[in-house]
Amino acid sequence: MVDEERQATMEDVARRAGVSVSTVSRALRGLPSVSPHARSRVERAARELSFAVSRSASSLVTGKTGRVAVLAPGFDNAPWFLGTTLTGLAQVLSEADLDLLVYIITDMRERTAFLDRLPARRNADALLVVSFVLTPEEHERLDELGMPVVFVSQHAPDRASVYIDDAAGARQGMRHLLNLGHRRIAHIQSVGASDFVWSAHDRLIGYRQALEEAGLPYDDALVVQADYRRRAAVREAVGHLLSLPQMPTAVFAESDQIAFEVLGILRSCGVDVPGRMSVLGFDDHPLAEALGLSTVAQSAWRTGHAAAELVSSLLTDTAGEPARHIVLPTRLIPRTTTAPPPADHNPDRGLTAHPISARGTPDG
Amino acid sequence: MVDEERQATMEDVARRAGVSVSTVSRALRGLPSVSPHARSRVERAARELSFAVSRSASSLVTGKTGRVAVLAPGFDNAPWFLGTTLTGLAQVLSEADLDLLVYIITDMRERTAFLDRLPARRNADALLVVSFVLTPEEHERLDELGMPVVFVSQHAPDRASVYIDDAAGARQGMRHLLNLGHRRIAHIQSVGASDFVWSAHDRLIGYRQALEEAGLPYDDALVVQADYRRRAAVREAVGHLLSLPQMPTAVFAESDQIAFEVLGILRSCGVDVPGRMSVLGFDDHPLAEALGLSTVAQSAWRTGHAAAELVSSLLTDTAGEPARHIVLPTRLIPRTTTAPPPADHNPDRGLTAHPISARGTPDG
DNA sequence: CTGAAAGCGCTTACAG
DNA sequence: CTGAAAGCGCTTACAG
Repeated sequence: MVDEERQATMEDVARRAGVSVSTVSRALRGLPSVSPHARSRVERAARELSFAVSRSASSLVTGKTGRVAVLAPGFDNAPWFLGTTLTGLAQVLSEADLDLLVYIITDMRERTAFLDRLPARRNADALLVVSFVLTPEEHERLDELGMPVVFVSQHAPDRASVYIDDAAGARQGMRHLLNLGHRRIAHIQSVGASDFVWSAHDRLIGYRQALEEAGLPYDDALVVQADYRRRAAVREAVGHLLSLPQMPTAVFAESDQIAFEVLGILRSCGVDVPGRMSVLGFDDHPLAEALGLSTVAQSAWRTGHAAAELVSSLLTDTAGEPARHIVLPTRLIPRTTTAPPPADHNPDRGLTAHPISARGTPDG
Repeated sequence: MVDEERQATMEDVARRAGVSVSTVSRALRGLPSVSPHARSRVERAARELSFAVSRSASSLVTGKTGRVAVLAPGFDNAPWFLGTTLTGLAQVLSEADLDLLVYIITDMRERTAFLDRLPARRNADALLVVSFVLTPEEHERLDELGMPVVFVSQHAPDRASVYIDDAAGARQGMRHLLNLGHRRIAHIQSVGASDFVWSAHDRLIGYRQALEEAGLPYDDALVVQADYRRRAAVREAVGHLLSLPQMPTAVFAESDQIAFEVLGILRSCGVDVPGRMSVLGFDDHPLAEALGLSTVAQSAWRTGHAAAELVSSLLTDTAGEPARHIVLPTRLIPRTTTAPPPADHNPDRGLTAHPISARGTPDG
């Protein structure tokens, strides 16, 4: 690289603007103690040299890196969720002039390396942990980090976190199905992924609460588990439901991902959705709209957005409460995979009307 | 923050290990010129203090930041693609001990800010541009960056890039449909998104090439465009195809995203897939498997992986050819949305057999 | 194999 | 409002 191509430093800008580096530094950071004349000269020189300040140099003296680190699992999590959350984060962080450093952990080696060396420690001002299940020891390790840590899309007691109320969301979804007249509602949970375990847990709680509210018994046979990454497992779970003495009339899937699998399986064996079986998901996957999946929506973008605002507030007023919790709302989005149960499958209601005429649902 | 909680510096490690900072620096970087005794003392001290080197300080002297920046569009691109590509990138970069700095651009303000200030310039050693359409001026601007730039999931002439051969992939897909016996094959392109424009262009080229190979005429009426984010637009596009004097028997969608929309629309109006209409996608979206969508697969993960390897090789042997191109393969994945055309819709073949019996497809 | 010293490019008291 | 100087935490010749 020739000398003229060397990246401009503050000294270059200072020389060009005819001022000292101190003045350049002050002008570029917008400090008030700079004369308008000096400021405009500096700004012009900086532009002409396409000067960009070296965060390395400034962070060395300020102790602030101007960077926020994100720790996320690689494949456990749905990739769209990661992509969308990062987008939400980036928008807020760029306004706060913070850079985004991403650590995506896909295997055990990387995981121990990260927690051993804590590379974020010296290279970021805060850490966001996005849907990453930590052991208690790992949690403690992060507590020692000496910088703000925010848990995103997961609930961490006594630590700052941003998440949705999974139980409330599940209740919402269940009420929709109950209001349509369903009485035998199955629930499919995903297992195997190390993330989203709180979600699985809390969504099941919501499922049970809604049944209780409605005065319906909890039936173990209606709750099945499957590793959503193994198609055969989901197929078996659905098979279990389809071979019950009394088949459910609706399936509430723990996630859209599973709901899509269920949809595919039901279609392949000719079970009409929603005529014979309603299917409800959770998440509002980017494809849910296109495929008409009724679902309980959460917004990954808003989650990222809120997390970024939390972290940047934690970074500015260091006096703020460090363990703030932000609970984001969920919304039910009815589409075309949920409808009233078929009349002949609804014995305890004794409905004789055609399902269509039962669409006017009572309020929750 | 109390003094004991202050993050350990090399000087702390040196004191604890009873050596000089120079020796700590050398030991930690694995330089050979360190006695085994000193090395082990340093390593222990570093571990005990959970010391992490400050890249800010080291980069100031080496001129290397140890960071690779990624520039990506926020919403234009499919979020799963971003998430998966980043995961592929991260795995390779972490092995090369490079951190990942992510700039996600969602609006014009951020875009001009990025290209004006080029914040990556001083804060990363290389830039990866992921499916981001740049104007010629913006391209030139990046050329001035003075650091390696790699274009990912897009073709940039005379610049290092990693991408798939979209035209070849489209030919693959088309041959599958042709081999099944289809003669009237529609193509739906997406418009509106600023990314993937090369893809759209090249996939159309592949579509035409395959028709030519098969000796079939190109029919303008069979090629429609739609903004995949506007459901109504896709519906109209499908409506156009369904109201043609001679309806196509297959739709080759430019992306799985569109294919899913088409599937939903066809289902909603009772057009049996694949009985009446075959649908083929492109990308192998994470949900394609679950939903049985036949598609031409590309691997976002491998793209990220290859891009990271390219960039890290560019960073180590600076003498390497700077404009290397890596073309990744695509694979046809036949699933359940493609089948032979219905006999009555295939006049030029004069097939009388029932579609089912025609499933034994001729080899390509 | 090891250490003392210079210096990377900034910011920040300090003096004016 | 401005500048000279010190110093942030490292790495790298240089000398031993």
